[in-house]
Amino acid sequence: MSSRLKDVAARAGVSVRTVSNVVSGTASVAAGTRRRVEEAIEELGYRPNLAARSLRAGRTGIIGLAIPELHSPYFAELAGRLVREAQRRSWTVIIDQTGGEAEAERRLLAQGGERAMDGLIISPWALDSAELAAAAPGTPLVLLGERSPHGVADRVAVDNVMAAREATEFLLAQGRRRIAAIGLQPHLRNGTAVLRAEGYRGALRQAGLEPVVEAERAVEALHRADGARAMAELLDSGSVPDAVFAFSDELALGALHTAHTRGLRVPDDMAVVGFDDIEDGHYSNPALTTVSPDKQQIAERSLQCLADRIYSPGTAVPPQDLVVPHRLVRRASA
Amino acid sequence: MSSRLKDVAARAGVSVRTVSNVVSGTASVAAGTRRRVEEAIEELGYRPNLAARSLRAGRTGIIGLAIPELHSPYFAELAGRLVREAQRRSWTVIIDQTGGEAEAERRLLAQGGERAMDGLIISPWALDSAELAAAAPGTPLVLLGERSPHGVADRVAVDNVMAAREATEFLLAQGRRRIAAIGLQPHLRNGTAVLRAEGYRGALRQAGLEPVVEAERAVEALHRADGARAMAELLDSGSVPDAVFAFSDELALGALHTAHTRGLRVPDDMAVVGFDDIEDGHYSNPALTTVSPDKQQIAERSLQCLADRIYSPGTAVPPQDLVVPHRLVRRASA
DNA sequence: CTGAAAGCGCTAACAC
DNA sequence: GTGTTAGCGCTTTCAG
Repeated sequence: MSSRLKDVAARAGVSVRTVSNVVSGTASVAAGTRRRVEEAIEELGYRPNLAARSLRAGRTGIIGLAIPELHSPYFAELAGRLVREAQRRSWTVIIDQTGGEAEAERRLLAQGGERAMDGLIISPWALDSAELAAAAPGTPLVLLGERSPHGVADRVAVDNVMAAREATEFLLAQGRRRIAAIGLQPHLRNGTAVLRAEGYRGALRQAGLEPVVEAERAVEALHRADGARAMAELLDSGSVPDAVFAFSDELALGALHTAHTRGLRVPDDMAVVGFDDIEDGHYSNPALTTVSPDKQQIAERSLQCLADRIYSPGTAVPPQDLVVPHRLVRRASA
Repeated sequence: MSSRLKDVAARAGVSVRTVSNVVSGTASVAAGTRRRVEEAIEELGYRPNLAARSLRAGRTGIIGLAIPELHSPYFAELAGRLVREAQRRSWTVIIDQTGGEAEAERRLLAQGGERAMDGLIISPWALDSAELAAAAPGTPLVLLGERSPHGVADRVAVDNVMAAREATEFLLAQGRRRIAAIGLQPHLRNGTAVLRAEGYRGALRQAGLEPVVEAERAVEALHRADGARAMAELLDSGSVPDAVFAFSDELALGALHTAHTRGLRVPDDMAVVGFDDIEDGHYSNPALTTVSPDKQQIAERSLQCLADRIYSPGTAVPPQDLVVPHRLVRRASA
């Protein structure tokens, strides 16, 4: 069997208290004692038992992150930043890919309820707010990008309506008039697409243009293939737009591909604006103009929300609705 | 604060023992008592504390799975099966994407050492066997696909030499004589590519052909793009092969793409065989002939190895080297 | 600076 | 079929 604190103490000829101090570095220990303890730890190959520590502390030091898919560049980049920030706070992150499925989202919440995790960050696609809130009472929860009613959980997101409006206004300012939108997702609970469509339409109306249904293309998922398909539909529809606002960079890159294949010149014949500012967009041909959410702030503030609730469970702060900044990054595609 | 077993017991007017029995279903409980307890659980919103249960049981019920990348179809399919099999055994799986990096592989092993996980399944790309064995003594470890010296850990893999030999022999039997290989990875510790190259060369020699260096293409990673690039190099090299054995299906699909683009007809001008039998290969154009490792068996036997060591830690069975079956799936590409 | 001991929430051996 | 209780390995309060 493996060695415990008590074994190390016996070997070093000190009490468990002292060994614990050496391991955790909490209190100060005399140099000689410390050395003896460290030797004993080395010789016995002692490793602290995390389960015991969790039980004692009432915390596991683990937080759960539920995102639809890790292979999507936006979520991969965001997850990367969240993991790095979590490490700074000495938290371990368990990443759960939900595939946008309700069952997977529920599973993570259930584990949260069993205190397997100190907090959850979830990008909900399938579950509605009511179910989210009911599933893990007592476990700090941060929602990413979902339009949730107040009172459910902390929420961190950009102002999707405003961001979409700015992207569309940018295209209008360049004299574009037939601006299509790619990325509606009527089949999902996720309200992000709804908000971006709202901003897009608002900008058009303000410019005296009436949104037309044919210019708004729904997609199954937010991948390149969906964007490529949507663009093909637009081009085949007869009324070719002079600009496209895609609700994600992946969609935009797919659309760019189709435009290129069909012989359209971007941005001369058609301008393209995306959303997310993923790494690929820097290197695409042409480089992609896009709405850039401040991912670092999303990561930092999400963890700050969790930390506030984990370390001060008594303080009943009402759920916050944090809006992180975004900016329009102008590159060659528009 | 949340409720404990004791609170439920007080509310239902029974002892903690009885509540524990109801929750775990271990012993039989009188119907009336059970109902009262269940009501109390419901009213108090009781959820068992996993940390306490783990401490008591000496197990966490969590196993770690470290794979290089989840977005690679082969690993995604394998991970899917492993997760499903683990669920059947009431284990939770923590998936760690290592990106093939040593640091990430070490991190998971360290957590294993702290008993955060009952066992580890790792597909090692960066760490060598010595480091793997030293990092988490006492934690059951299963290695996937690595050529490890005996005595280190259980290993589960197909017979890579034999499988590669059969694939090459299949091409030879069709009269192909200029057979190229795509997928050498001299920069990685991972020995899989070495073994497949060995089988490939063995088959050639047995047919009286001497392997030529120019026909063996090294790749950075095992993705479609690498396969496409390698095929382009082959075609540009002057000596165009009449068959290609790719060490992964993704490489093969990339190669297929390049061949198609360059106007070569597959399988008429060139036959292509892959390795892995991923879903995409069923639907590629032409459908891909490939070596199909029995993924279900890899999953089942890996977990069986873990189970044996987790539930019978006393029995010091020497590390096993399990060879799972494979078969050549003949489709249109060869 | 160090020792003794309580207790985190749960399970199961030992009573009855 | 149910109650009582020791103890999993750790941290930390209380003494010294």
